[in-house]
Amino acid sequence: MTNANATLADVARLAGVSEITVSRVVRNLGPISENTRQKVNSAISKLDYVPNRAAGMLASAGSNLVAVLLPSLSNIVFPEVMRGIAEGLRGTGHQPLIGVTDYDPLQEEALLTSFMSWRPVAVITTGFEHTETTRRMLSSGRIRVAELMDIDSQPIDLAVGLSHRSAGQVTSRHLADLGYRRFGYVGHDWTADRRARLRYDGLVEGLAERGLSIVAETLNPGPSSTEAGKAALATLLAKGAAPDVVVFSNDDMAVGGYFHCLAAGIEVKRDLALFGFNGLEIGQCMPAPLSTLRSNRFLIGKQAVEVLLSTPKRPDETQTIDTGFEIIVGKTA
Amino acid sequence: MTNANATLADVARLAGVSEITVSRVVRNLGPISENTRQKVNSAISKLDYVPNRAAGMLASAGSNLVAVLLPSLSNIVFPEVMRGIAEGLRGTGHQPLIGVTDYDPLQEEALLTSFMSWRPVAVITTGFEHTETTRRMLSSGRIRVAELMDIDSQPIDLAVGLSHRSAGQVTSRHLADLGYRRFGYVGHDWTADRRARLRYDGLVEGLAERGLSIVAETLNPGPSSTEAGKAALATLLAKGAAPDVVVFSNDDMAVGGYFHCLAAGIEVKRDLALFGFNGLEIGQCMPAPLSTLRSNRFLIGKQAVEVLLSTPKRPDETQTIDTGFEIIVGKTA
DNA sequence: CTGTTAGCGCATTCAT
DNA sequence: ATGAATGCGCTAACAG
Repeated sequence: MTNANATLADVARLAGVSEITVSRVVRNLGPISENTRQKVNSAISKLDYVPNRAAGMLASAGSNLVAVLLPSLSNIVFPEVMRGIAEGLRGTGHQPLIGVTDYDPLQEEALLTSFMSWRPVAVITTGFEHTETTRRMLSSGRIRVAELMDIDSQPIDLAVGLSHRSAGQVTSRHLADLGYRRFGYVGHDWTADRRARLRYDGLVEGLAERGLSIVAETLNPGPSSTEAGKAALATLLAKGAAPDVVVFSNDDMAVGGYFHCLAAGIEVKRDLALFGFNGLEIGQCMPAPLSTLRSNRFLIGKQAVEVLLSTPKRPDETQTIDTGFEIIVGKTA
Repeated sequence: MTNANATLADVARLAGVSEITVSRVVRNLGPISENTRQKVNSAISKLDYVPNRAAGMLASAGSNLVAVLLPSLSNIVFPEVMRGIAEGLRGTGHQPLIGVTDYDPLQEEALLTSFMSWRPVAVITTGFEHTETTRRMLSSGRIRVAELMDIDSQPIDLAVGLSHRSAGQVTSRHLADLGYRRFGYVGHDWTADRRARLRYDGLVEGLAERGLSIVAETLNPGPSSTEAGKAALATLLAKGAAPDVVVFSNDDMAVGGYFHCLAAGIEVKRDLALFGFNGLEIGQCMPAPLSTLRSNRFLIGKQAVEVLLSTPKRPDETQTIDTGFEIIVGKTA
């Protein structure tokens, strides 16, 4: 209360001890007599002392910061990854420095530049698409780097996620096994979301194995959303290709597709089957639970942090962790 | 490339100038000859120099950090507020330090304690419910503080949001005007989400004005979710009070309620009307767009930042900004 | 337009 | 179990 910006020295003076002793009490380090500890603690609360991390960091040449670069917060998938990261960080004394790139590598570079000046112990980002500068910043140091969501390329240091190409393949095999033959595809902007593109590629490959192919597709410009999925399915069906199943770029889009079917009087599965990606809660609440693939977003974030913090210095070998996916059978396909 | 941790001194040496000159070039401060600027910049890129913000902050006694405390990231409402905050911060050179409290005042206190050691220029948090310690930390300094979402109490410094009590009142008047008489209520855990409680109180008050009251209610323990809304509506209807309209604690819950109606063969609006709160995208995509109240989440975040940064020192008077709400008529009530 | 001098608040030696 | 001296990397306040 007395002083909004008391320093170690102030506390030391009031407690009648040296600064370093206060520092030790604060950090719970080394042997301190019960007596001094009490004097110090009482001085601390009397002065409302709050340590200055900037000074601490400068003196010890080490931060407790983890830089986190997320493409978006609007897509619920990333908050879930973030929850996993927060869970991994809990109790370690580390703090996340969060930035949102809007799927833009230049934004990512700008944020990273700014974050690097805080000397984070690790950087967590998304995917493998970075600017040259970003790549240099990430590669040059011995700082640990995790690239999340995707494991279809070679990481700088650590990749944690799932194979989206393989997810696409599994989707087509699963649906082909169920007897579907006329595949439609409804997606969103690929240039921003490269993983959606990988799933599409896998889907096409899986179909080719069975001698099948996509009979009609609609790509909605802009990001994925329920509205986009609804509109795009309407557009697709208007083309007249009469698919018996439509694969969506993700669950948000698929839920929109489901709404279109409800509104248009299309009986889902009998008239038209729907398949998504992610396994979001909302899809599983629908009167007909969405058939989809579950990605383990929380786990991706959590695992990444655990690996990063368990080995503070970057190993010579890169590492890839596959968090996998599972088919959710549902009732829409 | 050469050195992952070059300092100002290294750059100065290589460029053949003094440290302060480098510092000025980096910060774009004061008049610098084109010649020196070039020498310095070339040295910087040769060394891959990255400024050390901790040192800068210590020397200048000022950070560019804004502490942001959000209750949750799972509820899409808060990422939207965060987008508003990010938008307000854009181009100002400020960075958010984001923490998630899980609606827990003790978590909030712990995060704030930790954040305060970074000497943020402002703190943005949610609601008026804080621990004594939190309140002391927030009040004592001359640091600016915004409390978001709610304006039904007296803020420490600045409140930005809407009156949830009034939102509840408007809801009951609107529905009463539409002719509804038997009101049901489906909600989620109030102890965590005090604003949902305020809306409920307002709802009851608005009903009382017309001599009406709630005929049946179900509170689902735990946070709001589509699943919770679905389950709770089923429970409510099983009670047999036969409401003609059900007000939900928010849109997530209401969408769940809508799904229950679809699955149970209840024709929405004719058999049972539904009303939400927030105006989320998903609700407006449904075959029958959800009748609800729109809150302006993005604006809340953006406005808060703008006011906070426009007046760096806390004014003597507290200030409250009402971002309002509007009725979305929809087709479910 | 550029440089010199002095810290910012703390933690790491090495003593005692 | 405690303390003294020193410097982390940078910037403010003055010079020139």
